[in-house]
This record gives sequence, C-alpha cells and structure tokens, in this order.
Amino acid sequence: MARVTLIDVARRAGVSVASTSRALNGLVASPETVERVRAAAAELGYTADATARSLKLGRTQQLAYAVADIGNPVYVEMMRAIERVVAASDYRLVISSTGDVEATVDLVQSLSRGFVDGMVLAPLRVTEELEAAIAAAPVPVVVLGRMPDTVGADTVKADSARGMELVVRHLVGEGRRRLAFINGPVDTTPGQFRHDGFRRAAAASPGVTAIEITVADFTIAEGYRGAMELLENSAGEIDAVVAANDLIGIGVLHAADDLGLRVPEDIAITGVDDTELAQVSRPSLTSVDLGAAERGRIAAELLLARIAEPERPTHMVTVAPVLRVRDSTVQRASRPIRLAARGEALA
Amino acid sequence: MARVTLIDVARRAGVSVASTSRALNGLVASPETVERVRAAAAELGYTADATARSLKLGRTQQLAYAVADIGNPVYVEMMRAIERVVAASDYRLVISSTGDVEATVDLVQSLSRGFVDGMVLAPLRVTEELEAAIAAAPVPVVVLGRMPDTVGADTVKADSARGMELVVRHLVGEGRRRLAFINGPVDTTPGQFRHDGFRRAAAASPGVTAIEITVADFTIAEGYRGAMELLENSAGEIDAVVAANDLIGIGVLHAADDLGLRVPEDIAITGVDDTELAQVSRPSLTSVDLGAAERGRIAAELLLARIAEPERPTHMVTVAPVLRVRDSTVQRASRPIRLAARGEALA
DNA sequence: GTGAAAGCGCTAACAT
DNA sequence: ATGTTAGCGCTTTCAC
Repeated sequence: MARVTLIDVARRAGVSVASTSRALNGLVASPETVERVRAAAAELGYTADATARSLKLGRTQQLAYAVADIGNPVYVEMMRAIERVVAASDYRLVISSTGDVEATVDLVQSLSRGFVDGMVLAPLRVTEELEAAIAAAPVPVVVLGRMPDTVGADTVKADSARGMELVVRHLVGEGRRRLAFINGPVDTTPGQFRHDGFRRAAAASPGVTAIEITVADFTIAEGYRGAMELLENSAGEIDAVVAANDLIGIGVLHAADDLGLRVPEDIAITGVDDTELAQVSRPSLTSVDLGAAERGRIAAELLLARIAEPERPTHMVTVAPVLRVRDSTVQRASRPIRLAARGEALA
Repeated sequence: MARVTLIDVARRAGVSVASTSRALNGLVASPETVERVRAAAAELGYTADATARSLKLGRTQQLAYAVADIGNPVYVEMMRAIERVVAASDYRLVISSTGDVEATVDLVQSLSRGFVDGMVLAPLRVTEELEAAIAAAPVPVVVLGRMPDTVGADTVKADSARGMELVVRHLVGEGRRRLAFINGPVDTTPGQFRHDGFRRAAAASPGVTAIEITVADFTIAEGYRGAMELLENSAGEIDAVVAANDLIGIGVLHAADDLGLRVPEDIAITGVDDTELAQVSRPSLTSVDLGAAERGRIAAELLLARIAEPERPTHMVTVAPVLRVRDSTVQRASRPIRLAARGEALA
C-alpha cells in the first residue's frame, strides 16, 4: 500500500518525470524510453493518482447519474442506457443514490465541483433550492424531468399526459367505464403529471367515472395496501385500476388475487413504465412505456454534447409513450395446458 | 459557471488565503474574519474544489460500493444498509455498477487511487486478476464474498451451504423427495457455493433424489425459461424446485402457473435472498435470508474501521442464514374471501 | 490571529 | 526526443 508516484517511476527508469508522463500517456517519446518507463511502472505497480491528474487537467473524466430511488427497476433501466452511452466515450460513470430532495441539492452543490464533469439527474421532487443549485452548478447537469427554462439545463421529459391518455383510451375501448387511479405522492414530479394526465383523459371520456387515491410511495407494498383498501370498499363499483407505475400495478395485481378478483374479467389493471416486472408478472401487466431507456440514452448524449460544446443552445427533448397491451386488460385466447404433476392427471 | 477559487474569496474578504481556508474550515480565526469570509464566499457562490482539497489532504472522503448487477434487488438492499452506515460517518458513498470481471478489475485498479478512500466490493465472479488487483489496491477493499487469506482483505460472507441445507431440510420435512435445483452460472461465487450446498444437503437426505439445471443468469426471465424446460420434461417426476435466488424463483413461480401447476400442492418452490419480491409475490415465496442487509452493514463498518486503523488484523465475518417459510412451500389455512365484482356475486 | 510560502502528484509549456 | 519548471486549488506548517 506504499504510495508510488510518477517521480519514483522516473527515477527507476532513469528519465525525467516529463518523459515518464509522456511515455505513459502515449505522447512523443522514443520507443526505448517508452519501454523503460513501462517496465519501471510495472515493476513498481504504479497507478496514476486520479486526484492530481484531475486537478491539473481541470476535469475528472467522470460523469454521475444521480437518482432518488435506484430500487425502482425503471431507474435501473435508465442507468443501463446511460451506461451504454458513457462506456462508448472515455468517461466513467458513477451512480449516486440521492434519497430526499435535501440530499439531492447537497449532491448537486458539492459533488459537481471537482468530483465529476457532468451529471444526469433524475430527481423525484423538485424544489426551488434544487433549481437554484442546478442553475449554479459549475458543471453541466442534464435533468430527466421538468425544469423551468430559467434554470438553463438540458432536459429530457416523458410525456405523462399522453401516456395516461393512451391508458385511459385503451381501457375505455375495452369497455371499462368506472376507473380508479392509484397514484404515488403528488408532490413528486411523476405523481403530479400522472395525476393531471389521468384527470384530463378521464374527463375527456364521456360516460367514464373516475376516482383517485394516493399512496405513500411508488412501491409494490404501497400499491398492495392502497388496492386492498380501494377494492374492499368499492370492488363492485370499479372495473379498472390504473396504477401510477408498474410497482404499484404489481401490488394491485396481488391484491386483486388475494381478494379473489379475476384479472382482467372482474377488473382490468394497468401500470406505467413498462419495466421487466410488467412483462413477467402473472397475468402480465398492460403498461405504458414512457421510454425510460430512450430518455436515459438521450440524456447521456446531451450531457456529452454539452461538455464538448458548453455554449450550445439548451435542448429540451420529449419522448413519446407507447402502450404495451398485455393480459391484465385483455383476455387472451388460450390458457396454457395443465401438466400432470405428483402422479395425478389434471385436466 | 465561472470558476471562483479560494483566492477570489480571500481577495473579496480582504484577508489572506490561509485565513480564508481556516475560517471556512472552522479552524482558528477571529469571529470577525469568519464573518467576512463567510459573506464573501456566499456572495461569490464559492464551493471548494474537491479535487484540490483531496490532493492536498491525501483523501477524498468518499467510499465506493462496487456491485456487478444493481438490477438484482438483493444488491439494492445491501446498498441501503451500507448507505446507512456511511451516512453516519462523514464519508459520501458512490455506487459503481461493474458488469463483468474485467470491468471490476479495472475499477479496483484505477478507481481506488485518488477516487475513493475505500471500497466495498460485491463481485459476482472472482479471478486471479481480481484477487491480485485487490491485494495491490492502494486503499482498503472489503469484499462481500470469498477471498483467499493471501489477499489480505476483510471479507463478509453468507453461509450458502447452511442456507441450502435449511431449504432442503424444510422441503424434506414437508414431504418432498424429488428435488430440482435451478442454478445460475456456476462460475460465479453464488452459483458455485449454492451448487455445493445444495448437493451436499440433498446427499445427506435419505430417500431424496436431486437433479440440477443451470441457467444463464440469476434473472426472472432465465428462471422462467429454465423452469419451463424442466417442468415440461419432468413435471410428474419432481415435487419441489429450489431456485438459486429469488429472481429465478419468481420465474419458476410464473412458469408453474403457466403450466397449470398448483403451488405448493403440485410443486413447492423456494428462493434465496429473501428480497421484497419473495414477500410480495403470489403465492409468496419461501426463501432463505442470507443476511444481505446485515452483510452490507458489517462490510461498511469493517471498511470504516480499517480506514481508521489500517494495520488492524484482517476480519472475516460470516452471517448466518434464516429460512422464511411462505406459501410456496406450505399450504396456508385460509384463502381470502372472494369479493363481489362487476355486479356479479361470486362464491 | 494572521500571512507568506511550501507542496500534494501530475501535465504542459518552454527550452534545449 | 528529452529535461526544467510552473502551477492546477487547496491546506498547513512556520514565523510573526
């Protein structure tokens, strides 16, 4: 664990530190020098000190992806998309789990300077402090979500309104008329926009009644809890549950099962985000793909572009949603065959 | 985005940089100086450059949690536990998604030096290169998993052997005799140890037959794929499926459902890791808790302890597993009542 | 209590 | 092609 510096390598190789640096970085140097420096570095087990290098260069060659809740698969999906873009550049990506808004503000303020050269930020809640911090950030921040123009950050948005509209229209097209919306906290960006989108879409559909309940979190457990409450009180009164995201949707699916409600016969259920969970759940969950991977990819590209050209005009991209219809809203033709098991023959 | 340095603040406050630094860091300084410096810093929107600070101090005040697949909920759970410990210290935590072994080796080699002051590493695969990199790392690395003594790293292990034994004994106790094990890649640490543990436990159980298949990944999709193959070919011949982790287990659950097999009547299913998914799936999944949160917590504490005292003896902690019995292996007394839906009365 | 100055490890002029 | 040297922004002796 003894620190071995460039000076040590230079001494060992019998050349100056400048030549050593050049040799190591592939700049002008005679093959012989390169060889000797390489050997010396290897023998000594030399690794360049990133701190010193960054200080000198004025950049860290690192990017951050800051996300409130990495436990939500949709953010993991975004992360993978970002990672793919970043891997193709010569930056490294670090992930930062921010938790609440205060922590996010903290992060934007402090991490930015000298920690990373740029950041893709997916905030759950946006406060004025956060906006101010982003506006004042010494390195570019690309925001996944809404941000006032005054902040001057590149943004990539999902079209939640259109997404909710797709969901509601699909349900109405399937003959559903009494909808219930289970939303996460409305003081979050997704909560707010999905709420607005649902309200508008429902209001625009003649003959449709809509109720909305809010749960504490965008999680399976909260979705389950909310659905149990909702369905126990008004099972006969609603014929579709629109969940604000897939996690809540999975919770609703389980609640329906526990209450003996058939999906989609008795009740249709939809999610948002089109995560893997929606594809693999039983029944599979109809969900609207808000383009998480696409948004992640674009955000990463915008970040790289801004770093390359700091004065370029601000971009604001919106990704269109796509509805993925699955078994939780539409009865499929065939159910799979039953297999013989434990020796008994089954129908 | 103009860079404002300590010198700017000093000039503005009308004191030396030394005094400015001291005032900002709460060292000796007259109240008056502190006041003026604070004001100047605020006016200028000064944030200390972490790079320069780190170079001078020789530490970054940052820790890394490097994990192969943050998409697996069990690693998220670990992350949260680590985060809790780190938050209580005055270090910051960054997460690094490593992907394959090569990337992990890269990370250990390069990130360590001047990027973070220490690292909790949860590698999926361990190669000699990785061991060498860890042994040579200039900052402490705590490994979640196995590591030869020669590497000299603190390690925190799960007791997979005992875990698999708990699972097998439970199944045997429930009258199951024909077990199938669906494992992930055996060249991974968890794959290898869960394989060994299962084999041993099955062999130690008289009258029990066991088969094993391997799927490409510890994922729901792969678990589903493997289970379909397995169950279609030998549904009548096995009465329990032991999945190498919860994700695979969930996949098996879905496959059983698609094949019309009743769980647990026709077939019992178990997982490993006791993630939230196991608790919320329908039926809920019996799973063995390998103590992920506990291991994360301990790893973080070991790291902090080693940073504080670099020469302390190497620690090697093993966390005991706990079996969580749920509906996928044991028929529960009551099924919930069916509710009236869509106006029809249901049984 | 305060300021001048050294120096963390590295890269990039600049001179040779 | 190579060496000398300044300096990135900060903290910390050291002298006052």
